[in-house]
Amino acid sequence: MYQLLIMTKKDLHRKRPRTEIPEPTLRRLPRYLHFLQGIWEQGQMNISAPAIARELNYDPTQIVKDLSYTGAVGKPRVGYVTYELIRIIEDFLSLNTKSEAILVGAGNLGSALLSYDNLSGFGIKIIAAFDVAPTKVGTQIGNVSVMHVSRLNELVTRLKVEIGILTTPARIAQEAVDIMVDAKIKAIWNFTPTFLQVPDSVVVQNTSMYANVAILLQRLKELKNKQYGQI
Amino acid sequence: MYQLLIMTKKDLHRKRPRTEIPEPTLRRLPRYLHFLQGIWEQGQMNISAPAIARELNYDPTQIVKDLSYTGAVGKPRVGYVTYELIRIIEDFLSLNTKSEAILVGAGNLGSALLSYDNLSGFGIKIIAAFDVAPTKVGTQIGNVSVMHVSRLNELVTRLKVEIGILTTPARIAQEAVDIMVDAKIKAIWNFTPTFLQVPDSVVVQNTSMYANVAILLQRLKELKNKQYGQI
DNA sequence: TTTTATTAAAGAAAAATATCTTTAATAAAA
DNA sequence: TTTTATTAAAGATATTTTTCTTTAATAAAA
Ligand SMILES: NC(=O)c1ccc[n+]([C@@H]2O[C@H](COP(=O)([O-])OP(=O)(O)OC[C@H]3O[C@@H](n4cnc5c(N)ncnc54)[C@H](O)[C@@H]3O)[C@@H](O)[C@H]2O)c1
Ligand SMILES: NC(=O)c1ccc[n+]([C@@H]2O[C@H](COP(=O)([O-])OP(=O)(O)OC[C@H]3O[C@@H](n4cnc5c(N)ncnc54)[C@H](O)[C@@H]3O)[C@@H](O)[C@H]2O)c1
Repeated sequence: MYQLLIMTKKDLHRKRPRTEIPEPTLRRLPRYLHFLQGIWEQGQMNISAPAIARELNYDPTQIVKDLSYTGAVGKPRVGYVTYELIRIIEDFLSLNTKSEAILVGAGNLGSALLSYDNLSGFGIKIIAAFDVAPTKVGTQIGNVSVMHVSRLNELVTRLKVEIGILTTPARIAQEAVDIMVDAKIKAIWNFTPTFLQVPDSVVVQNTSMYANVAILLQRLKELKNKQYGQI
Repeated sequence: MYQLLIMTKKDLHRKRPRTEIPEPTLRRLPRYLHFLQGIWEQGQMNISAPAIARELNYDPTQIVKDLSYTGAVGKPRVGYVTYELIRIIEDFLSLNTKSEAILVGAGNLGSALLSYDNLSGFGIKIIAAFDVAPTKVGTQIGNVSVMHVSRLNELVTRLKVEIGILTTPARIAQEAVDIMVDAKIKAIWNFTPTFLQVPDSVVVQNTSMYANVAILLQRLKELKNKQYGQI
C-alpha cells in the first residue's frame, strides 16, 4: 500500500510530515477487529460504521475515520464487507506475518504470556525465554524453552529476532534491556514500570498496568462523587 | 452565532470548572511516582520538574501541569520536596487506602495477578478469586483462595467489594460481568478484548494488550521505513 | 547586598483528536 | 420507475492535550 503525501501549511511547522497513524486509532483498531471476528463467526456478511459504533459505544464518524486509515472502503447503505474488513485490518496491523519475539523474565507475568496461546493471534510468536533463576532455566513454559540470559545474544543475533518482551523485576529492567539492545533487538515491549534508556534506533512500548489502576480508581471516585451530587 | 458574545458553548457545558483529571495525566502520574520512589531511595531530597523531564523524556511544563493537578507546589530554583511529592501523588491516586477487589478467571493471567505481590503497591488488594474449573476451585494462588463462581454474589455482597478484575476467556466475559454487576460491583478491570455492556453506574477500565502490540508493531514498521529513507 | 540563573506557575498558542455537518452514493421501498 | 432512508466520505468545527512564552519567586553566586 502506498500513501499519497501532500505537504500542507501545517506540515511546514513540523519536523516531518505526518505519516504516523494516530495512536488512538491504533488502539481502537484491535477492538474493532475482535468485534468483527465475533459477528463474522455469527455469519454476519456486512457491517456499517454506525452499527459498530452502537455496539462499541463510539462516535460513528470516529469509526469511519479510523477505518479509512487502513484503506477500507464501504458502500453507502450497506457498510463494509465483514470478511474483507477483517482481512484489511489484519494486514494493516501486520497480524498475518507473525513476528518472532523473545521474552526476558519468566516469572508470574512472563509465564502468563508464554502460556497465552492466543498471543500469536495478534501477530507475535515467542520463540524463546530467558531467565537467571536455576528453577526456571532449562524448563519449558507453554512449549517455549527457558534459557539462561547469557545465551540471549547468540540466539537473538543468529535468528535475527527483532522484538523483546521485558517482564523482569523493575530493579534490573535497564540491565536486561542493555543486553537486548546489544543483541540488536529493535522493539521492546516493556511491562515493568521502569523508564528505559535506549538508543533512537530502538522502539519501546510501555504497558503499564499501574496507569490503568490509577484511571480505574479515579473514575470510581468520580462516580461516587457524582452519585452523592458533590462534583 | 450571537451566543458567542454572551457565553461560549464550552461554558454552557461547564457550569462548573472541570473536575475530571485528564486521562493522559492520570497515565503519567504512576510513572512519575515510580521514578520518585527510586530517587528517594537513593537519598535525593529535592527534584525539579525539568530534572524529571530529562530523566523520563517529557516536556518540563507537562510535568508541572500534571503535578499541579495533585495540589503539589514547588519552589523556584529548588523544585519539589521528594518525599512530600511522593505522598501527595499517592494520596491523589488513592494508593494508600487499599481497595479490596475480587478476580474472576484464575487462569494464566489471573494467576499472575494473584501472585503479584506488588499489586497492593498500587492500591488494590485481591481478597478472593472465582473460577469454574474443578482444578482451580478450592486451591490457593498467591495466598488467595479460589472459589466457585456461584459463591461470588454472597461474598461480594457481604463484604461490599466494589472492584472486580476480569480475566476469563473472552467468550464468557459478558456472562461473568453480569454476575459481577448483579453483586453490585462498581468498577471492572477488564483484561479481555470483549466490549462489556454495563449500566451507567458501573465503571469499566479496559487493559488491552492487543492495543499495545498494534502500536509496537506499527512503530517498528515506521522505524524501519525511516531507516531506509522511505517515509 | 546585588546580581544571576533556575524554576514554578499561569496563560497563550499550537497540535492532535473527536465530533458535527454536508454531500453524494445507493440499496430498498413505494 | 421514482422516492426514501441509510450511509461513507470529506470537510468544518469543537474539544482536548501538548508545547511555547512570559512572569515572578528565590536560592546561590558575586
Ligand atoms: N505479575 C503481574 O501481574 C504484573 C502486573 C503488572 C506489572 N508487572 C511487572 O512485571 C514484572 C515482572 O513481574 P512478575 O510478577 O512476573 O515478577 P516475578 O518475580 O515473578 O518474575 C521476574 C522474573 O525475572 C527473573 N529475573 C530476575 N533477574 C533476572 C535477570 N537479570 N535476567 C533475566 N531474568 C531475571 C526472575 O528469575 C523471575 O523469574 C515486574 O516489573 C512487575 O512490576 C507484573
Ligand atoms: N495470558 C495472557 O498473557 C493474556 C494476555 C492478554 C490478554 N489476556 C486475556 O485474558 C483472558 C484470560 O487469558 P488466560 O490466558 O489467563 O486464559 P486461561 O484460559 O488461562 O484462563 C481463563 C480462566 O477462566 C476460567 N473460566 C472459564 N469460564 C469461567 C466462568 N464462567 N467463570 C469463571 N471463570 C471461568 C477458566 O477455568 C480459566 O481458569 C483472556 O480473555 C485473554 O484474552 C491474557
